[in-house]
Order: sequence, then structure tokens, then C-alpha cells
Amino acid sequence: MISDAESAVMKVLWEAPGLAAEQVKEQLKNDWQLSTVKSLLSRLLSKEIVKAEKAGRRFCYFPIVSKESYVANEAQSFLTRVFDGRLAPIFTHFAKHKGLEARDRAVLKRLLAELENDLH
Amino acid sequence: MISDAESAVMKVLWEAPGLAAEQVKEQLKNDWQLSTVKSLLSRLLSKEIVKAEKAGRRFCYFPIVSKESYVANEAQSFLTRVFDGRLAPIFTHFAKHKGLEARDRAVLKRLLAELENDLH
DNA sequence: CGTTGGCGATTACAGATGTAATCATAAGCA
DNA sequence: TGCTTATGATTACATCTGTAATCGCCAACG
Repeated sequence: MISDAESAVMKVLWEAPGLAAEQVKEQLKNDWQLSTVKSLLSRLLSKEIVKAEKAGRRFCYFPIVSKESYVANEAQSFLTRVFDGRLAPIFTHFAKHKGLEARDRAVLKRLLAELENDLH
Repeated sequence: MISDAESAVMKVLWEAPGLAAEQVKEQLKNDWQLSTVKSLLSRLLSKEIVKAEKAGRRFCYFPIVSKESYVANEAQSFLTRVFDGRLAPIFTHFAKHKGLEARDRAVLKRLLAELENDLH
């Protein structure tokens, strides 16, 4: 439902809800034209993924769909499409192919401790 | 590059390389028409994702792209699109939201042990 | 009060995708 | 050898996507 290009816009709005089109464009790392950003905002509006509030002459855009639910959907569909819904293969895959960045270790360790606990 | 519908066909061919269109259709869980399956096979052919060998009157289809490389690509693009390339959040997400099936636990534990070792 | 500049809305348009019908051709059968 | 049938190739077509130009309107400025 949220396309690739749209998700770039959403990332900005999740970070900073309430931005206007121009500001969204500035936050984006790419070189899209302002019209492109506005088109994407329009589509997000009609899909009811963001809402707009008029602030003077312009509109400020706010996410309606939370990042969490977006992530949950994407993760689920990715998981079933690519890994048939199994978790172990995906863990193995990511761990083997990406290596772990230092900053990820602490988080992962804590998570693992919890899991160990959960499953005695 | 491999679309959603195409990936369903590829799953069948990765399981059983060398099937003909009719057999692929039978293996699919959905109710696609035979023409649909053939269209998808054509597109996969022109994208050089599968190759065809004539066997009598019909063609048998074989994957050229391995499931592993497909998975690696999808995983990478998913990771950057949704999790900005970070690993910890994805582990956390999956662990928290899906729960772990029993059969996944052993794999995960072994993986974790390896990781513990790798990172002393 | 008329003009201009900025903004959202509308329109554009090519390529990918999902889904399928139809065409053409070669092989087997009568 | 002519006809039927199976099978890949071609064509179809609506929708979604990426990317953007342009239109129309309202507010501010002169």
C-alpha cells in the first residue's frame, strides 16, 4: 500500500510530523523536484496514510499510519514472500550476510538475554 | 526485478527445477489460469531469471538466478527500506511480534552461540 | 484594486505488474 | 495429407509507480 517512493516521504514525516511540502523536500536525501514530493503527498493523502492541516497559506502533513504498523506489515509480507513465514532462516541470513555493526551488539545481546529467559 | 507474482512461480521452480508450465500451474497454491503462468514464465525468460529447455513438444523451465541471491537482494532492499540498514531493530521486531516457533529455537540458539563467539 | 507569486490540485506519461484471451504453429491422429 | 489440439508467443488492458509539468486559486504587495 505504501510504495517505495512514498515510504521515503513517510520516513521524513515520522521523524518530523507536521512539516510542509517544501520542508519535506529539504529533508529528503534525493533530488526530487518539489512537484514530485507534492504528488507523493497527494497520493498519501488520498490513501489516508497522512492527513493535512492548514497552517496559514500552506498545509502541514501528519502521519495517520504509524511507523510501527507500517513496519509490521512490511515485515510480515516480506517474511512470507521470501522466507515462507519462518523466523530462523531470516535471522541466520541477516547474521551471516551482514555482519553486526558494533552499535547493534548491545541491543542484540539484551534481546538474546530476554529470549533465553522467556524460553528458560 | 522479480515481482511478487513472479516470485510465486520461482518458488515452485526452486523446489522443482525443470517443470513445464502445466506442472508449475499445478504446484501453485492459487487459482491462476494457465495463460497467466505462461505469461509470468515468459517475463522471467526475458529477464533471464529462468531458462527453458525443449523437451519434446514442450519446454522445461530452470532457474538461472538462485534462491539464495534472490533472498539476499530482497533482504537487503527490505532492510534499507524499512529499517535503514540496521540489524538490531529487525531482530527485535521479529522476536517481539512473531514469537518464536519451537522449531526455530534451536536454530536461533545455535546462531546466537556463534555470534557470541565471533564477538568474544 | 489589479497583478504576481506561491501553493495545492490536476493532468501527464512511460514503465512495471497482475491477470488473462487470442494467435500461430508444430505435432500427432484420422 | 488434412484436421485437431496442445503449447509457446503475442497482444490486451486496467492499475500502480516514479517522476514531473502545468493549472487555477488565494493572499500579499504595490
